[in-house]
Amino acid sequence: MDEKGRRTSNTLLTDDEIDLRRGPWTVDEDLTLINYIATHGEGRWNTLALSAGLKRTGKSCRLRWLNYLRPDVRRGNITLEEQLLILELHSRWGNRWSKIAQYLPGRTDNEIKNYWRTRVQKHAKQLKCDVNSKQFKDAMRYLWMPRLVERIQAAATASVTTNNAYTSENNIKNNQIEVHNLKDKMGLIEPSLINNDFVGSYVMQQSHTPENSSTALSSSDSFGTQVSTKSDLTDYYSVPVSSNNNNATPADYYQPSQMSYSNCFPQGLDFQSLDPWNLQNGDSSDNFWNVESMLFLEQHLMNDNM
DNA sequence: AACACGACCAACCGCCCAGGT
DNA sequence: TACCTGGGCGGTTGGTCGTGT
Repeated sequence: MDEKGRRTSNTLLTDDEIDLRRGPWTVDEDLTLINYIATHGEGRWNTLALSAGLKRTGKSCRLRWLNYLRPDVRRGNITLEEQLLILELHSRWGNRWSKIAQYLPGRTDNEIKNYWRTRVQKHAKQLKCDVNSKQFKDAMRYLWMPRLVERIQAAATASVTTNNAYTSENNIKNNQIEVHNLKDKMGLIEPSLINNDFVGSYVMQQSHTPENSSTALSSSDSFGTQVSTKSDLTDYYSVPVSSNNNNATPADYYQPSQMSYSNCFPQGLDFQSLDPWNLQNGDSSDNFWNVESMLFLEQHLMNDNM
């Protein structure tokens, strides 16, 4: 049954005849719906709408309840961990928003869908490649997702820094703990879905603490909407990736501009054009590459080509 | 201050499927 | 078995708000 009519016992009524309301819900409507469901429970939405005296379609009531009024709906920014989960699960299931939402407690399919469309697809558009293309998926999997893990770890490290209660050694330990915590969170997913490539590939040496990185503590868009400057990044990459400078190796002094990974991508992908942090707007705040992620990327893609 | 633009998100739309009759 | 209905899903739209000019 569509929105144009509602069939009762044996009469087809139009929207006009039953004066259906549309658009934003009022507080009174919300309270009516909440109270009715508290008393009678969910389900039979069309009947519910009529019985509750709401001049809404059953669909509208269901949507309002599931996406907004339900007590366990979680609101606020999508966290870094949630972003990582969304990217991973979408790479496996595609636009199965409700299925993805099952693994993000309190998040609705609508919210995840909105996140994907506003954040992820935006970047695909900026990169002038299709969001479903292999190139874009590779960029997500081998560039963005590892970076998200780094930021999750960095955020945890920063919180420790705030408490002024760590040493370099403890820092490394804390990062390891965070990785394990992340694995635990991934444990929400059936084990077969999280293979070694997923979490294992992100378990990189993350003992550094980019002190000038405001992104580490943010839970908002991790792809390039946050404010930073190129000079920040230059400074960032001019120091060893490892915070333990005594043990720094030449490989720790990674200089993004000196490396070309265009050959690593199959199908002649122009890597520069795919670099989400090399956009025309100059927003490169998400340029969090490190040596091991690059090596992993290279190795993985070479394996793909074998 | 006013306008334009983009980001975000709640809500709607239309299709599909499962279950009941 | 065909039809009807409710419910679920992914896609789309439009309003609101923040930001830049």
